[in-house]
Amino acid sequence: MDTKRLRYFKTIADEGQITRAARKLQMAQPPLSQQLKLLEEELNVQLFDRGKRSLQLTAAGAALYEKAKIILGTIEDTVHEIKAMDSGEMGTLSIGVNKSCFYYLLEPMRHIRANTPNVKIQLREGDTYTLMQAMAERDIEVAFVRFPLNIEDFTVQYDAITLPAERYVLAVPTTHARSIEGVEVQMQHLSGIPLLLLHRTSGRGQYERVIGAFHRAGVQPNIACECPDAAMLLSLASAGIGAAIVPESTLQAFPTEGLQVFPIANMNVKAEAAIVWQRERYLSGPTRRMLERMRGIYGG
Amino acid sequence: MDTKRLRYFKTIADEGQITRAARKLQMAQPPLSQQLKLLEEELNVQLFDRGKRSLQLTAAGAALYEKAKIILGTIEDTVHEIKAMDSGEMGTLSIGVNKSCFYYLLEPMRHIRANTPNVKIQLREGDTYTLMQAMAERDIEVAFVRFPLNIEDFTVQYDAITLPAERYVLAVPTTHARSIEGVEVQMQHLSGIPLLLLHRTSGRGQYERVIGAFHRAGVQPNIACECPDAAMLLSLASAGIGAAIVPESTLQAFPTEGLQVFPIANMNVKAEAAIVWQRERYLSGPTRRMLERMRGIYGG
DNA sequence: GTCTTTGGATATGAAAAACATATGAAAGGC
DNA sequence: GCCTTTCATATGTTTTTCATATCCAAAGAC
Repeated sequence: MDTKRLRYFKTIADEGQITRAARKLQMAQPPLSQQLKLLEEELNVQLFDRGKRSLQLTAAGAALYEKAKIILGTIEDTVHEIKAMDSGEMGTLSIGVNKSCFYYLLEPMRHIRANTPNVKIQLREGDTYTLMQAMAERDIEVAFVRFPLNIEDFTVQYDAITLPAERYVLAVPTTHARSIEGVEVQMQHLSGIPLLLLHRTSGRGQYERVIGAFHRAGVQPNIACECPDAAMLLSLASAGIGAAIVPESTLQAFPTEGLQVFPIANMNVKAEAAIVWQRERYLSGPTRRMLERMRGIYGG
Repeated sequence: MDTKRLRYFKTIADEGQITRAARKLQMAQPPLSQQLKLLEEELNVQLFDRGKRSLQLTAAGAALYEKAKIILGTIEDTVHEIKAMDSGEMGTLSIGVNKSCFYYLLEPMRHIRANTPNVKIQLREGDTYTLMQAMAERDIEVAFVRFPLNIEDFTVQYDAITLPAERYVLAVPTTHARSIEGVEVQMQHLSGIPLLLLHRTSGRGQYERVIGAFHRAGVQPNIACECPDAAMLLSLASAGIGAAIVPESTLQAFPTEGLQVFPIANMNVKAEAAIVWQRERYLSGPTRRMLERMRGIYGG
């Protein structure tokens, strides 16, 4: 049973006449008569009593009419839903995010909530490596991660929006802040302070780059703790365990009570981050919508 | 959105491949590719990620897939239901019946209940005239009524199955039965007995025919009560109000406690009944099924 | 590496379906 | 009685759908 025939049938039943239904359907009357006949033959059922002049639904016709309303309504709703999903007005946005990049996600999330309330956001947290794998397994569509990516699977091509490079800062427990003079801290000064860094396997390239900066400056870092989670890092710092080195934006996404922040004066690496996705993959409407917007903000 | 395209899409999603889906659909691969593309263009949505070799549902595609299962399932169920209705396996049987004909309905109703439990029976009671009108208004499809019909609307043609003509009998209250000698009662004897007859406007022609028989026999009937309802008539009789003249079969459909029945020896009219329906009307499956069966029993 | 296999897209022509125009029959309004 | 309305049928045209042939890319065999 075809949708078209069903729609024809319903219109005829609604109008009570083939001629009027044909007008409504913007077609001539004979083909409509023909299509009705074909539907009846297909179902092997008479749907209308051909009275003298007006048509009258038979029992079977009345039953089909009720069903037709449901079926056609469902189809229409479905088309709307699919189109809405694709336009980004509804659907699900599955994002992977690294806690150290969390700040960059705050604004787009607020925007999505405010403008497209029917869009659900699925968040997944993890380090760069985990998120890239999750993306390969299609658990997430895009990821907010730190560079470099250290991708292993080169069969897949990636697209990215680069987020602004930012300096690393030192988050020092307020109780220990007196030992630092001025508004900046010199790298040389850091050797005396127990440091909290992102875990080697979490940040991947990031860790090596920070350590590299220390070496280039001829400073031996005093690493108190490597931690896989940026929020945890700050929590440890405010607890007085040590001073955390984190990208500046990270401090804007998490509570900084008990912390005092100092730019690191002569540190010559910057933290880089990006929004990354698989190039060949067809992204959901909400995702595409968000990416377009982010591209507008940060440039392609 | 067309049913055919939706079915194609679902098969592709099920099989995960266009080629395999085409085999299952008994068609060549190129047109299937084409139809999928047309569906995507129609919805303005990409439904599959065209990976290197395998297809992968997009978010929109996955949503459509879920809906497609529902829609196609509903359509299939509907087709089955309509066909079942028409074959008489389910649906509704709306019958009008005159109480005096009720006996003839008992067996077909038992048969329908036993063999097609999904068929619902809508009963409507009334005199011949009322039922014929109800039929014209499509409240009922067929009627079990007494002849003659006295139809006023001659623009509609009727078909009928004639039920066996039967004699009238006299139902006498047991308390008064002594006055009758033998197993039969003579018409001449009836003038002394208060009679209960079907109402003039209910039985229509019937009433006149019974009265006519009295006149031909030269007997003046002593009519105690005209009543529109056969069951009521018998109830009155068993209450001792008088002796009821009813078609023989009526006594088999209603309780006869307190009644003794006598054939009326020389009454030369018979009660006639029929199952009647509008010729041009397309009857529901259950109705047609019943009529076929009745025709087999009583002849066409 | 080359060769084979497998799966998808495109091009083109043929078959089938859907449609419009013209026309006829039956029923209701005047 | 005549005109209008409405459904049905007949016939030809347009559109849609399909199959065949071919190409391309990727994956597996060797």
